[in-house]
Amino acid sequence: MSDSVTGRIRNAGLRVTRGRVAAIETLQALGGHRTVDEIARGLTGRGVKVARATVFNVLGDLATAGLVVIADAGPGPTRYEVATYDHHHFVCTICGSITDVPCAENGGQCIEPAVVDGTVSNVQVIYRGVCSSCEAGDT
Amino acid sequence: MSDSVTGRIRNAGLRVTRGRVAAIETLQALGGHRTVDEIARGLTGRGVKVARATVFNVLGDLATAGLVVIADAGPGPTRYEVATYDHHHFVCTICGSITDVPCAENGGQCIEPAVVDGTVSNVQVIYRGVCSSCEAGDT
DNA sequence: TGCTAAATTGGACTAAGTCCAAAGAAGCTC
DNA sequence: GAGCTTCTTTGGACTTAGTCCAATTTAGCA
Ligand SMILES: [Mn+2]
Ligand SMILES: [Mn+2]
Ligand SMILES: [Zn+2]
Ligand SMILES: [Zn+2]
Repeated sequence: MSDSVTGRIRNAGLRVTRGRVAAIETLQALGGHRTVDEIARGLTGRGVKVARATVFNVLGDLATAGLVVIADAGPGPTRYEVATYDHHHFVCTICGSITDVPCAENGGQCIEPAVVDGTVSNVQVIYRGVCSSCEAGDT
Repeated sequence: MSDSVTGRIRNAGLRVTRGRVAAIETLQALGGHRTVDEIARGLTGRGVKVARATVFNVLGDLATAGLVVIADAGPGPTRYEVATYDHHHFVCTICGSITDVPCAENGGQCIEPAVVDGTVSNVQVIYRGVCSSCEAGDT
């Protein structure tokens, strides 16, 4: 039940490999919502050599295990972030920035349960608009 | 103020071209949430010859004009649908099916306004889970 | 240490989408 | 309708995102 990166990977039932440890550490260090290629570059920067296909594999595995999360923001490459608290995203349609939006702002649910023909296990919300920086006219 | 496809395109301030008219008609006829390549095949099937790059252009333009809508469902190619009433989507994580979820089920807002650093102009919700057909064990 | 299942490798491959300069068409105005 | 301007289409090359696979390496266990 370790809380270290190694421990979290093992707890998730995954083998501890160089790539998995380094991917989480790199994603953590980079912060934010990152593409596979950004993470791959981050790994290279840290002197960790892993094949591109492996970075795809590793992030897919970590996502399945719930250690990282796909921060979907519409078109473009898939973006990952380290799993933390439950939140949604605000995407600026001008500069493309992605910022976190806490899910239950005032202690309640941010969204009503929907009536669907099946069972919902996860709800993802994307707020789109113009970020304050772009509103301020920042080029 | 015509309600025909031609009229709607013109009303939107766009030039009426063969490709634009045919794209809307094809998307309408196909129904559901379609990729550019599905629409391109639909066009070919109707005997309308348009370059693939044009199908991308046309759908982008129609989306900007609000005549079609991007039905985002996570990874994979962008999917379009003809603009109708406001709704969200339920995506089956097993079979990949996408079904509509009415936005304001009981007359209210389905989602609370979020506190973001900027101005939200659009909110998109993706419900993920298992559709009833997959729950029933359909292969 | 040795074994076995799981993971990585790298290179080829596919899919999704962009870009561009040249050619064509839509919507004016007269 | 002719002429003009601007927008749109074209098709082929190109880029980006991601998958696939057979050979090799490694993690975890006994
Ligand atoms: Mn986030
Ligand atoms: Mn829909
Ligand atoms: Zn912005
Ligand atoms: Zn299903």
